[in-house]
Amino acid sequence: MLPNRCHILTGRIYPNLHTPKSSPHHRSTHRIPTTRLSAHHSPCAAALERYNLSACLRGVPRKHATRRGVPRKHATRRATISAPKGPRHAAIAVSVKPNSRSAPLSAPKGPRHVATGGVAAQRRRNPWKSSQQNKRPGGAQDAPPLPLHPPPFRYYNPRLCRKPAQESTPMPPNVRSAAQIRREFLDYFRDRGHAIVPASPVIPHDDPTLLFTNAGMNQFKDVFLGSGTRGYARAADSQPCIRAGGKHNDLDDVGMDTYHHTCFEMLGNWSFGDYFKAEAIEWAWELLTRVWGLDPQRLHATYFEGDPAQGVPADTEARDLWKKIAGLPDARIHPGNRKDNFWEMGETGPCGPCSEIHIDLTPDVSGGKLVNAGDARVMEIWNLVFIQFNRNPDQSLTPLPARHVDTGMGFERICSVVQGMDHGRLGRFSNYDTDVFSPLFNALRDISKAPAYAGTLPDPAGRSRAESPQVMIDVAYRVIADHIRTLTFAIADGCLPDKEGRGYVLRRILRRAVRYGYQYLGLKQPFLHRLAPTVADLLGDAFPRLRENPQRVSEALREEEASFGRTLERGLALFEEAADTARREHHGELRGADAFRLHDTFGFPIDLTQIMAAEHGLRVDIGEYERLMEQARERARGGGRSATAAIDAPTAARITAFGATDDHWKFEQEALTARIVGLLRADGDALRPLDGPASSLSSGQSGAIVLDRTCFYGEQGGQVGDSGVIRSATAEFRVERTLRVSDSIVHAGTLGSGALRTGDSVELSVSPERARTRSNHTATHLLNWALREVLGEHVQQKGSLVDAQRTRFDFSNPRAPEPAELERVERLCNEQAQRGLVVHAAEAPQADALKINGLRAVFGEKYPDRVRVVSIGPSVADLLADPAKSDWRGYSVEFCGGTHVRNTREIGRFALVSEEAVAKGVRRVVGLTGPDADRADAQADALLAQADALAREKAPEALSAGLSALNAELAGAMIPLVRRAALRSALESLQARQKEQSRANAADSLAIAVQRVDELIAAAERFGDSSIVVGEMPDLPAEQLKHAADLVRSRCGSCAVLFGVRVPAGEKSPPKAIVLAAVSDDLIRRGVKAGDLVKAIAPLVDGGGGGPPTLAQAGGKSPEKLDLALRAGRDWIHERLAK
RNA sequence: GGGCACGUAGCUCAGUUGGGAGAGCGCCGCGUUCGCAAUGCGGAGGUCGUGGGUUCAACUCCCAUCGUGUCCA
Repeated sequence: MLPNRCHILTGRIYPNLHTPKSSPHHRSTHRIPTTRLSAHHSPCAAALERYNLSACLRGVPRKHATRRGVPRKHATRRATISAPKGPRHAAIAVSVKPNSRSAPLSAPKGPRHVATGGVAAQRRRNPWKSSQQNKRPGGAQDAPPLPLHPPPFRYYNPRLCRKPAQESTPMPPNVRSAAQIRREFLDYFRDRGHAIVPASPVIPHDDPTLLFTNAGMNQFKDVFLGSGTRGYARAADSQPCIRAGGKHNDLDDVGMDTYHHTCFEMLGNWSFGDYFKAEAIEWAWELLTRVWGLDPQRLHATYFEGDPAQGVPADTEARDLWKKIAGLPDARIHPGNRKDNFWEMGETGPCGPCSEIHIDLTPDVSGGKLVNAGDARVMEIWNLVFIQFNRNPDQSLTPLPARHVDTGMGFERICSVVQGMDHGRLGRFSNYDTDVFSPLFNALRDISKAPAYAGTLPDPAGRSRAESPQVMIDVAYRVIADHIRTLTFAIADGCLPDKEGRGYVLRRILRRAVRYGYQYLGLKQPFLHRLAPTVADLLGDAFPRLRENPQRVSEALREEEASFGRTLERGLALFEEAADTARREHHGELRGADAFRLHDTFGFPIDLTQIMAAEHGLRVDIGEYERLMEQARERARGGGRSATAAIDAPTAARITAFGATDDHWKFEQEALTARIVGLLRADGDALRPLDGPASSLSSGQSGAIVLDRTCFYGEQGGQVGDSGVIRSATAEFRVERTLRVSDSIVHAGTLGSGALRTGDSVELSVSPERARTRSNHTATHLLNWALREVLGEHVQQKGSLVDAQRTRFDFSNPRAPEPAELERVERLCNEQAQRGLVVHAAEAPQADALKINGLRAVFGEKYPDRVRVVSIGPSVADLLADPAKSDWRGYSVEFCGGTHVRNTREIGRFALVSEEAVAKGVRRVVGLTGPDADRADAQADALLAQADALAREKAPEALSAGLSALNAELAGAMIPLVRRAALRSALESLQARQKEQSRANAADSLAIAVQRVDELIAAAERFGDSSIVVGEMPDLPAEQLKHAADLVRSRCGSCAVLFGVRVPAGEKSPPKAIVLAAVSDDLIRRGVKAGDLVKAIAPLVDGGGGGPPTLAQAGGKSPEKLDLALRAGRDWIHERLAK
């Protein structure tokens, strides 16, 4: 791990005048690292010389030298810099290492460590590895004996120069491109009567059971299930699939080998009740052997061997067809078990045997034994599924009347086979060697300037072992190329990185990619968004939707990268520390607490931490991590509990049993007559039902009432429940909260007087606060509409809270809105309010209402079949009559069950008073309406007036005090955001003035101090060559006193200084004494230490103090004894000097 | 709603038993140079987010608050 504090030899970067003009370096990089070292740092120089680097020592500037007791002329030779973290880190890094990712030149603290500077430097080159792992033969630790003089400069080392970026090798003319292979597949099946269908999105928006589209057949699921039909019986396509998270999770393997991907294309052809096994086999065989020309000798087929226990026969039909059609000998037709060769969609439903085609890539075609053995040399290329049964709930199978074919062939694999063959490198040509990936590698290399992809692989046996730099670079290439494909497809299909569900998978994928780039390719700035266009170029012809909005994809990536980048560095530092601890104290196991903290505070997904740990040869204590995670969840739940009503399940059941409350009155009426159907009493925080028909609530008791009907609004949809009063002839019940328990409305509160019993008839009266709530709720709708108007379509409601005081609205937005944007939002809301729009509300069938252009519904919310539509402006009938009309976007239309004003004019003024982040990608704004907004304005006026008054204030103390007060007031004030900015700038100019004043004051007091110092020096006592300067100083800030003491030291050379100050009583503070001592170095060596001095005399003024030998300070509460103390101090100095 | 991390010079960041606010880059001036780059010397720039408290003494410890990030609900 990096030492917190170390000596660093910072390389200054020189342009290299000695580089030949022809060198690729000359143009592309004018940065050649050079190091110049002073002779006594030559150990380090020797180490650096290995890299033909030189560096220039930057050191302590001389101006600070004397202070630290360093003779001025030696000052520059010791540089103390803390381990840098920022971009500077990166800037220096470039200088160090041929393929360098990071790391400044550094040596641990202390001169004797300088000799190991080379080790440190080398180690820092890859801060991801422990020093052990980073050592390599012939490393700097074995540096030769040191030369007496610095080695001659060498500006440039050919070994370190990168070769010019190579143009991607053009494909030999006889090699088929990926695009061609895809086209040939589709053409082949088009010629055989297949409809070529567009691929479905990789995000299955309408299938919540599926995280991502993970097979070509996903879009035909309904056909196989019999619930859907298509206008064709044969189809073929190429379907991008994502396998990450969920059942098929290849995420962890990506990059480690050449064939796992989170994103791949699946070529497929289908028969829906049309052709069956014979055609499927024939065409597959023909395409592979005739069209693509694969060697038939290398192809093997498998068929289902049967499972008597499950009552499934062997698929001898397929076996015989392989013999007949392909002429395969028995030796190359292999029976397979249920796992490999029987396909089922789910627990029940369509299923059937499948038959796979494998290719033997061994050089001598000897791989027959390796079919289905998990050996990369013999791999499956095509799976033909024959859907002919239905699995019934009792596990029995019934033959299907319509039999289907579903095939899938991995596009990247077949490309590697075909292109490998064309290149004459069959079996040695991986998925990543194809032109599916090579353009991405080239783009990545252009961006990163990293060494080229070399195709090396980590040792499969030792996943938890540190690998060589090139291996990790290659892993990074593969991971990034794979992940950017996934991310581009997913984002283009409308899924954004997020904190849950699919979005969270994407976020994890992105963070993995970023981290690999950061650590192994030196990509410290967002880079993925620059790769997205390459993906679109590569695949846009086959998947046009990648071309639809490439800016949006890039922008989403960039935002997400940038936000992760901010925490990445801090997180990496913490990880380093944790890894160190793990090695030292926990037998190579990273503490769960550290893993949790990385996740919790820095947003490092656990799988990322695990990978990083593995790279360090460490494990993660996952059990403890889970435990802590659970604890955190527990805590968070506990925190939220008080906000929700404590109604447990049994109580809720009882409430429901009282029957549904008819509450349609809530929209129109504030008063109503009703009958009590149930009572509950409060039991601590919880509500408990009162039993029996004779149950009653008595005076002073808290509880709740359930009525047959009500005009109270039960808390729902972000709007708080109403408060108010329920009266009977004899009793009065104050309703504090109104809750909703399924269809029952629960009026919770306290009985003020009398008694209530079930069956009583009561009068309801809703608190007039309701009007404010209505106003705020309508304003919320306007706000929701205006935010989308101003910020864009991506604004989604993420929650809201409307009560009588304010409207609080959470919405998705990647960054904080600009002040100008907020101002526009506020203005739009006010304009709509002033237009006096009528607020319409009506129920409508959900399906019809959803068609309304510009309608807002909360994403993920479940709405009933009939929904209440609240429209501000046009009537709901008009909306439904012509739902697609573009005008509707100019109005707020929402699904909403809440209460609203009749006309927007009732809202009055609307003001946004705050804007903040509440979670990643979610902002929260708070707005006020009507009188509350006016009050906010008034408060802003008042504060501005105060600021004006302060601006005229002349007295420095008053200005400073007033400024503090105003600042504090502004922080807590609820005033319109727009005006807050104005206030801030007013305060800033005041602050600037105050600064000016205090600077003037400081200059004044320094002048006073200087004068007094002159007097004291004149009166100083001589003791040998030394002066003893003792005396009282005027009441100056402590800082000025210290400067004064310094002044004495610089004037007198060898001296001991002792100042005393009487501080008069302040407003709140009693009078006090200060003593301050300063001693020159030579006298310190003679035992006169400032700290000791003030410690000795502080008790004399009834105080205490201390400090370092050069300068110390003490205080006491008896200024009248100061003379005594100064005399004692003088004696003390004499005593010491006399020794 | 509940946690955690961060806030120090224009920028990026150091600053541990509490004892004179620092570095790099950038900026300004002077020197070296035909000039540029580079380099040497000097300089300006800080209410240590804000407000309270503890202390002789607070960037440092405590409390509150604001801002940013992040996780959970």
